[in-house]
Amino acid sequence: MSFIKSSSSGKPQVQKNIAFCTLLGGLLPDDDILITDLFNHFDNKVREQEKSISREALSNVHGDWYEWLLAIAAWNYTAENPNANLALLLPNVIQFDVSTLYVERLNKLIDDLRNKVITVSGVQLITSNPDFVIVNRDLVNQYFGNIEPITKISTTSLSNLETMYQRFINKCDYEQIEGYISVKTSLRPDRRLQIPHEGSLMKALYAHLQTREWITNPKGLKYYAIATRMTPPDRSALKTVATHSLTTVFSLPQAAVDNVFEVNSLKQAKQAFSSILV
Amino acid sequence: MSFIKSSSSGKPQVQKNIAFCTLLGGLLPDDDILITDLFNHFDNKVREQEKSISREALSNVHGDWYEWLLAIAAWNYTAENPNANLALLLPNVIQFDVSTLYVERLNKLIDDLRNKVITVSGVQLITSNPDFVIVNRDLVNQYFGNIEPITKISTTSLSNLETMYQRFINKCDYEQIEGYISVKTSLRPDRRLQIPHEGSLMKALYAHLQTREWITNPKGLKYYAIATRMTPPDRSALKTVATHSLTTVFSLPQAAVDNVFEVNSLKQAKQAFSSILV
DNA sequence: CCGCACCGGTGCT
DNA sequence: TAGCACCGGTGCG
Repeated sequence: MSFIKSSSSGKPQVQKNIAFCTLLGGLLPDDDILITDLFNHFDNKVREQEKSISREALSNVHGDWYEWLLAIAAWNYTAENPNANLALLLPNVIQFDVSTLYVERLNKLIDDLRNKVITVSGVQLITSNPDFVIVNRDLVNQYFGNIEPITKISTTSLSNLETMYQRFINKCDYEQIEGYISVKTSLRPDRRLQIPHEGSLMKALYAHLQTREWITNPKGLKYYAIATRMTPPDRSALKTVATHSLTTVFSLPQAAVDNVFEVNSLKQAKQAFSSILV
Repeated sequence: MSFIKSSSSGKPQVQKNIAFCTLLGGLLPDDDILITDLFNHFDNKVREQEKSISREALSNVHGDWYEWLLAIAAWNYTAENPNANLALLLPNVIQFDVSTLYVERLNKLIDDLRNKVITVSGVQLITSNPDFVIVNRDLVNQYFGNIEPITKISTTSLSNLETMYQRFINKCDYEQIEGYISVKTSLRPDRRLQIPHEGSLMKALYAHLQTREWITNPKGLKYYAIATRMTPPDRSALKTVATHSLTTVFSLPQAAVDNVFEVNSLKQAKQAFSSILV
């Protein structure tokens, strides 16, 4: 099946989801297959169909492909482990404001803060949406029946994964959003800093809720990063301090990113999720 | 003169500095020339010499070209305005630790903080180096004689600009580093967030020095961003809060980036620097 | 059509 | 050699 379509301007365009399902043949790759090898192979197939596809188009596509593979791996891990939390894909920040996952009481506190800082100082609270939110399993059990593993990969199953978060809008109490995950196929010294920014801001908001709700010993919001390759400098940079914790007298300095994982196969994905989803 | 050389692996490579000087003919472009147009034109010239040069290579090159144009514009602005501060190019974080610009007393306080957070929490204080540091004019006057405008652009003048910061190592007291500037030819919603991260971290360090030195009304560290194009969402995202200021009781929420400028010509550069360099 | 968030190939030290 | 910091062309809602 063809996964190249003509855009409105007539330029050939890769349809990510159709390409993904077609090239995988509807099945998950073997546990030990290197994801980087897999994507290289897929790139060749894409260019066999349409050689004018640019490297940047493939970059764009790899991002979603990697997120989808991990989304399926996470889902299946949760399906197989009754106590595991659930990691859900999130859309971009224009389409969805993550803080609306919280129950209205908390959501309103974040709104208050947003309004306060903009009025008082003309300042914003902006970051890109994290790739995944981790939702507590007890909450998941309230809103899903049995979680069935995904074995057939189709555009419908992808679309399900991508809209699943909607079931949790206004449903999460303070400790029911366990954390977030940022996912990148590759890192660069500049690009990787987007992750601590995101982690810092989400944790500062969490700290704000803590203060407003007079919570004394919160379990903490977790922030994770996953990439097909993690060098020591990558790990080090991601462990940068969440700056709000530097000036908060009550608490120890806290990392913007709690833990990082090199995931270049589904086997490594399982290992990572066994740590991330508890 | 040729500005393409063969790398060790035999691949043709653009020599940024030689290309820049050659293509400019050693002279600054007219005040109203659009920098994006200029670079487009230069790209064509580069590819006339060597058509295998990749788009990513040109991306890399544009970054330094833009920084150099602005470095010259900033230098000349300071040369022509006796009260203006000076903006100096900085090398990357491996080559130079920005905090060593501070006098040893302050530098040591930052070192202490670094050691404390790593020992106590295993956490780092990492960001990429800002593109420019802004040094107070009084200090500049101590270490330079008359500042002469740059009119001839050569590899030597570029190299001078790039090493000028060395004169200020261990020379800056608390209020003599006025701020930093981050410079990008173009932004993306993900890439632009590197800037608030950098701004946040530098401001948190400044706040730490303030606390340790018992300074009551500091004038504040400024962080600026410059790009050839700034959309409203860009401006908004860059005005994100420096997270440490959210949880500091004493102070108002503070933006990670104080002001942003669209600079796509030397004329606009002058306007920007007339605001940035006071 | 714009905004989001994607990332891989660089010149240089 | 590896690490830094560069950015422009995307698929999609």
